[in-house]
Amino acid sequence: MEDYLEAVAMLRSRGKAVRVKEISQALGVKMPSVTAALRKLSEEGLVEHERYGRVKLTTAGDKTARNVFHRHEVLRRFLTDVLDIDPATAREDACRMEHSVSPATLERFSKFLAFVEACPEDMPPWLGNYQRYVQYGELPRARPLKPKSRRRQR
Amino acid sequence: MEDYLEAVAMLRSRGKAVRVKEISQALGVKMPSVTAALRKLSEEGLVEHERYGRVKLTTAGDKTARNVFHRHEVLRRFLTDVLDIDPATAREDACRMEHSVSPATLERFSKFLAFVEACPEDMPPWLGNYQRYVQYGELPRARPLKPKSRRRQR
DNA sequence: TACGATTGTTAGTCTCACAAAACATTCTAG
DNA sequence: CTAGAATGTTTTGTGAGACTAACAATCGTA
Repeated sequence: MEDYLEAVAMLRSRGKAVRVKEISQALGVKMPSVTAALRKLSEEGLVEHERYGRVKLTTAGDKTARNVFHRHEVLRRFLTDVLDIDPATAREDACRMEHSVSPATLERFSKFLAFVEACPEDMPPWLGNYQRYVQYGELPRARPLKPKSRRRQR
Repeated sequence: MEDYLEAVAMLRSRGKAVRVKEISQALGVKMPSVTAALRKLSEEGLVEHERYGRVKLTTAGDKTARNVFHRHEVLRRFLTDVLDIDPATAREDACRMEHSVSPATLERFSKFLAFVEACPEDMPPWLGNYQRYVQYGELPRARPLKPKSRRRQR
């Protein structure tokens, strides 16, 4: 259901007319599924939708949609900016993950992102090292002689 | 379904007798759900289960279970070791996320984890900075004067 | 303005995952 | 060895979410 809300908000923000067909294409489902979803969301007071008409978010619906969108964006940006995942995959994964990540964990993803992006220069050096590792497989400054020491969490 | 497989593997590895009731408790579902799941997994050739009897993984089932467990562990350790999330939350979230993360993305989580754990000493300094940020809200070496410069992804 | 194309809705069905209740089997303690 | 107790299964029902086919409304254009 949240995906439907998010799609409505997304289409509206793009200036597209928010029609059943647009939503169905955006989400890759058939139109009857959209109609059913809109009826449910309408009963919950999150959207307004009159038969054969346009779709509008209520105030409450807009708030929920913003929340979902925020979750999506935090995850998507974490995947692209930190893990260096290609944009298409990141969007798809974020779309699924946004429903399985608890608020507490989302908060940490968000914090990590803020931490990375607060870094003084273009990119924290260690993140560059990570991305080199992904590309070339070289673990930076590894010490092959000293057997790996187990870390301890605070 | 994968959760059921994983639960079977987990119970077995703990030496517990793998019974319907154990599985149901491990997953927080009722026994009929377990019976139904076992019937389906049995049809797929992943478990062996005779009525009123014990549950065993087939070779194929064991392989799948290992795979699921691996996904779970990568995510769980990422959440605890990198994002510094408490173990209980991390386990729950990993359990849900393991079904929404694509193989490509899991690979990156895994790489990031390996990168962190390959670090020479106990913990990479920047990770300590992040965790301090989570705890005390201090962004290290931020430069408030210079407006944030956008990073560019390779 | 009226017909065909597009868009939208309804009705009916499917799958999946779960649960409650009733029934069946196995275990265990007298 | 037998009566509960514990465990397991079947039946039946729910709800979410999707689909197809058939029907309805609206739009665009000749």
